[in-house]
Amino acid sequence: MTTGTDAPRRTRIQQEKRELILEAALEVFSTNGFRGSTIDQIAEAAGMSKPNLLYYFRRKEDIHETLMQRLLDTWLAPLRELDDIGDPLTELRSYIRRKLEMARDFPRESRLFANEILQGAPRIMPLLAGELKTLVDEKAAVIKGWMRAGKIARTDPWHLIFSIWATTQHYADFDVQVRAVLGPNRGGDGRFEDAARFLEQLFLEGLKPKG
Amino acid sequence: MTTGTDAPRRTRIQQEKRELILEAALEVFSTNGFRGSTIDQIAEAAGMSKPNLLYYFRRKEDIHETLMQRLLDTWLAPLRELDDIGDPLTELRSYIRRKLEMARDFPRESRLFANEILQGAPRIMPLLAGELKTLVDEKAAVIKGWMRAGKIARTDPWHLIFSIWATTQHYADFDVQVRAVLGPNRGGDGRFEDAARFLEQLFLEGLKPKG
DNA sequence: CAAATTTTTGACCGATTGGACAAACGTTAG
DNA sequence: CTAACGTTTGTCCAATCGGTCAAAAATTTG
Repeated sequence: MTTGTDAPRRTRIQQEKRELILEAALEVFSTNGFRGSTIDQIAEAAGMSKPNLLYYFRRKEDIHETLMQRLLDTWLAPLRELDDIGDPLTELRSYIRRKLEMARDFPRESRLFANEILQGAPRIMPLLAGELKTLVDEKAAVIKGWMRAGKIARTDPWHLIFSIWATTQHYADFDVQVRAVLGPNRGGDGRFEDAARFLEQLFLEGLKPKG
Repeated sequence: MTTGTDAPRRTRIQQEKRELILEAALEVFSTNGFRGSTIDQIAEAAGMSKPNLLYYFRRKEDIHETLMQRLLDTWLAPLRELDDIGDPLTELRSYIRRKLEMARDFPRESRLFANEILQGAPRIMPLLAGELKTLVDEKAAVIKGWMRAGKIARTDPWHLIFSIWATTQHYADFDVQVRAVLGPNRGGDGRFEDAARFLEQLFLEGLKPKG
C-alpha cells in the first residue's frame, strides 16, 4: 500500500480530462437539470466528442454522482465551521455572510443542489437523512446552548438554519428573478452587498422599530 | 355578445379533460421539470392515451404555458392583498402566514415555479421584468412609507420581500430536505406550525436576546 | 332513427437520446 | 525501429422522444 487511498489509479491526462468534464457538466446540469441535459451538450462544453467523454465516465449518471459527492463536502463546510468558540451573534452573522458569499461565488453548485432537491432528491436522499441530519442536529444543539445561556433569543434552531439556507441560496437559485425585479440599477453587482446588509439586520434585529 | 369572454368555445368534455390534463401535468412537471417530463407520463397520469391528450393540447409547451399563466395569478395574490390599511407589522405578519400556507397547500405549484426560475425562466422572463417587477416596486413603495412613518425598522423593502419569498417557499421546494433533517418526529404535520412560529419571531424580533 | 360532429385510438414517423464498439491515432518504453 | 498502452473518433444501435394521421368509436343533433 503506497498511495494510502483506494481511489482508482489515474494518469495525468485522465485527471485533467475528468476535471474538464466535471466543470462542463456542472455548467450544463445546473441550468438544465439531470434529465434535461444531454451527454452531447456536456461533451461539447468540454470540447471533446461524446465517445471520448464516455471513455472517462461510463454513464451520464456517473458524472452527476461524482459532481454531487464533491458538492456536498464544500457546500456544508460553512456550517461545519460554526462552533462554540466566540460570540454567538458574531458566529451566526459570519455564517450568514459566508453562505451568501457561496451563493455569489458558486451559483452553479447551488442550482445543481436545488435541482436535485426539487426533484425529490432521488440520488442523495440517504445523505440527507444521514450525514446532513447528523450535522444539523449537532449544530442545533450548539445553538440551543446559546439560547439557554441567554446569548441569543429562544427560537427553533432547526428552522433558524433553514431560514439561513433559504435566504442566502435564494440569491443563487432565483438570481434571474432577483435581477429582473431589482432592475438594471439595483440589480447590478451591488445586489449582494445590499442583501448582506439586509440579512444582517433581519436576523439580528427583526423588523420592529427601535423603541 | 353573450359570453363576455374571448376564450375559445369549448364543450363540456373539453373543459373537463383539459382540467384533468392540467392537473396531471402539474404533478409531472413539478417533479421532473419541463424537459424532464414526457407527454406519455402526463397522459398516463391523466388516464388517457398520448394522441388523445394531444387532441386537447397540440404541443407539450401549450400545457406548460397554460399552467404557468394560471399559476402566476394565484401565486401573486397574497402580495397583491398587501396594502396600506391596517397595522404594518400585522399586515406583514399575515402576508408571511399566507405565503407559508400556500407553500403547505400548493407545493406543486411552488415547485413548478421554482423549476422555471432555476432554469433561467426562459418562458416567463417578460412577466418577471414586467408585471412582477411593477407589482413588487409598488409594494416596496408601500413598505417604504411604513418605514418613513416609523412603523417598522428601516431596511431594503425589495430584499425584505425576497426574504419572505425565500423562507416560505423553502418549505415547499425543499420539503424533502426539511423532512429528512427534521426526522420523523419533528418533520411530521406540525412542521408548518413550527415554521410559522419561528418566522414570525424572526421577522418581528430577530435573534438578539431581549434586553 | 340517421347524419353530423366530437372524441379516442393504433399505427406510424423523423429526430434525439444514452450508450457500444472497433478501428485509428498518439505516446512512450525498450 | 516496434510493441504496448492510453487516447480519440466515426459509425452504429435500440430506446425514447414529440408529434401526425387516418380510421374507429362515441356523442350530439335534427
